Amino acid sequence: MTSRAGVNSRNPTISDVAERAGVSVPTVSRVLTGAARVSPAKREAVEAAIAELNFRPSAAARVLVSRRPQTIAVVAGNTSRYGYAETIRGIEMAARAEGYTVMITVVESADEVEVDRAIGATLSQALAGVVVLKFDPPGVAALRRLSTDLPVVALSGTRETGVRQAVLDETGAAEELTDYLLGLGHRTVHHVRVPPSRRVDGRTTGWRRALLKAGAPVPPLLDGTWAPNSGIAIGRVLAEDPEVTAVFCGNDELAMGVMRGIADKGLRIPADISVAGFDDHPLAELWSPPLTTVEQDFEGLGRRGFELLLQVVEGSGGRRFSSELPRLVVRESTAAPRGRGT
Amino acid sequence: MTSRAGVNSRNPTISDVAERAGVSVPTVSRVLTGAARVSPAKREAVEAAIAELNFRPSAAARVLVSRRPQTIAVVAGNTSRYGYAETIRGIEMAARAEGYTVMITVVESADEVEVDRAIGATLSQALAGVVVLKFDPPGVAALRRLSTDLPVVALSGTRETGVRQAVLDETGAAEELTDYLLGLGHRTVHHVRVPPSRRVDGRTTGWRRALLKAGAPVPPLLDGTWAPNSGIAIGRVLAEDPEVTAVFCGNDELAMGVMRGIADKGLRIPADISVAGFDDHPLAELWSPPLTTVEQDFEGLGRRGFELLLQVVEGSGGRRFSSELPRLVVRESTAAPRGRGT
DNA sequence: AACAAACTTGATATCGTTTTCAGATAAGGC
DNA sequence: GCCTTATCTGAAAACGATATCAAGTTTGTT
Repeated sequence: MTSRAGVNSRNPTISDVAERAGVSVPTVSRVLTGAARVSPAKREAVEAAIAELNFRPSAAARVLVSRRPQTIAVVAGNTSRYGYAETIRGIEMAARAEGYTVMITVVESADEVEVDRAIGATLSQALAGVVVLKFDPPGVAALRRLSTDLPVVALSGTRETGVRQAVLDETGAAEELTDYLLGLGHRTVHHVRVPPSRRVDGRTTGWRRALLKAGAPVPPLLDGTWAPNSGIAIGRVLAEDPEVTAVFCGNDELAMGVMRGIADKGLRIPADISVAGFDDHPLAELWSPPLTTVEQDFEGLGRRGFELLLQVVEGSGGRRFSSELPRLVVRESTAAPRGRGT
Repeated sequence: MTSRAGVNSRNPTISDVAERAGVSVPTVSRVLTGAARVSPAKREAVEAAIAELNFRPSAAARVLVSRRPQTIAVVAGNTSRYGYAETIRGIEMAARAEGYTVMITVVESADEVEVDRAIGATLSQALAGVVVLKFDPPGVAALRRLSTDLPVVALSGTRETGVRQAVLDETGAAEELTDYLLGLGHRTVHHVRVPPSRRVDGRTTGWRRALLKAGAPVPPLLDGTWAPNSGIAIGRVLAEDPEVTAVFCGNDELAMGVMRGIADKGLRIPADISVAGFDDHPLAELWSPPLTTVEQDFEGLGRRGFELLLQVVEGSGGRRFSSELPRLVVRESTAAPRGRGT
């Protein structure tokens, strides 16, 4: 009884279904799309034929004539780092729930030629829209190269005009975190930043704003990379400077590296130096000591980004911005200063 | 001079290009595909027209008639956990280098109906093939539901017949790791496993094999989850059993949780208990103490999977398996036993 | 110079759907 | 019962590319 694909036949088409159900092709199409009414008898016959043949409409043929693509593209500079991966997951879940299919495009360099090559194949797909992770220079470059006649939503940590975007307000969160550290009694807070997406980044801006607001000295910026162990060397340097009592790192991985570098020099955290991260990585709470950080809802960012895109696609206009303030999570890696610096 | 998309025109089509270049549509197609020779004069005219109009061939129209899709789908139970994300990255990079576009499909449950719903939209795309991450029950279920007339490659940790697959030989690596721990002088090794993809999983099998080979007692299995902090409770339980001197955890995150649980009970690692993980997570080397683990080349797994798929797609038959042995990485979380158990 | 072979080129068919339009049938109003 | 309106249905066109095939043009050989 189990029906089986014909011996050597290709995938069944809508006309196979029509023939089997004894109706015309457009009638099958109407059943598929629900675009118009079909008599109950024919509808049942069509549905039976579809099931028997295990028929799936060809998305390519469908989009060609309907001009309503059900695919979106995600353009990102990276797919596997924590924040990126979670954001993509949020987009994918929201998209899948709405019947959209998701295409991934990685852009590794910010060079214009490279970017065009990376997004070329993707842009020749029929797309309903694009979500760009504007977290880094490649993301920023990709956004700039995206043609304007395609709905585009950018996801990032800093609000910016001219683009429809969903935002996790890093600036505000970094300011809050720095306020908290100053409030513990630290004279100032050092900052190790991750590679910024543009000349300025929100985490650094918020940090500086809090220092200025409090009249605290603004120490020179330290630059980490995306590799967690780049923090080790920086931690060692910081450990040797007796002025350093609190360090705010651009992300949790970097903070973990910095903590190791500090520990390598025999200093204790938080007794000698407080260290805070950013993102609330799943391992932050397991670290020793557990890491004070800022919880960012990346998955929610992805969802909000897709929803924003969908509003454009469906023509319902909608808001151009969607912003959210990450939440400070205080753990044991930060404390009031004692013994050092003060 | 900069050309601009026509005032209110849609995307340019191949016939816009043909008209502008003063040639026929098939000639433009020949320039695009390189399928046949075109005189230099016309080729130049066509290329100029393409550039001026900023023309991109429609992938949908192209695949409809050519029947050579340039898209692959990745089906996975998860996209953001370390091993998954890295594997997907490897697939994406290899695919992009070959001009293939990548579609992501997440399958959250192993339930047949759920699986079909998740992969439905994807399977109606024109696909060259599918790569399935067979790391967990949803992945296994998805693989089973994939129609056989589509090229499919499975990625996993255990070799299995009947499917074309790329493998990271977890069984062998787990055996090697357990051998190493026994070689340090531990009477036996306890194992905390991550949720297995099927009834048996490679890491557990390799662990048991090593114990039996050495004539060591096989302690009862402990079950962790994918959440790193599920290890904490397990670590506390293990700490209270004086027989426990070495623990092998199914992945690094779980090991970190277990270590915390053990530390919570006042025991030291590795002095009192040795702990080893699996995967070589980027943070494993930063952990205190740095974690002994097994380095898995997930990105390479993804690449190999895509290459295997490509061989099928291009009809060059090729091998059905591609296997690789992960590499033991000894760090400071493991040492010879002393004081306890022996 | 004549013929064959090779190379270019365009007209037309084709892929698998949805859309448009018009015809057929059924239902409703007088 | 006749005309209008509403409901279903199918024929044909359309989407934007490649594939096929035959005609036209060169080139090469004798």
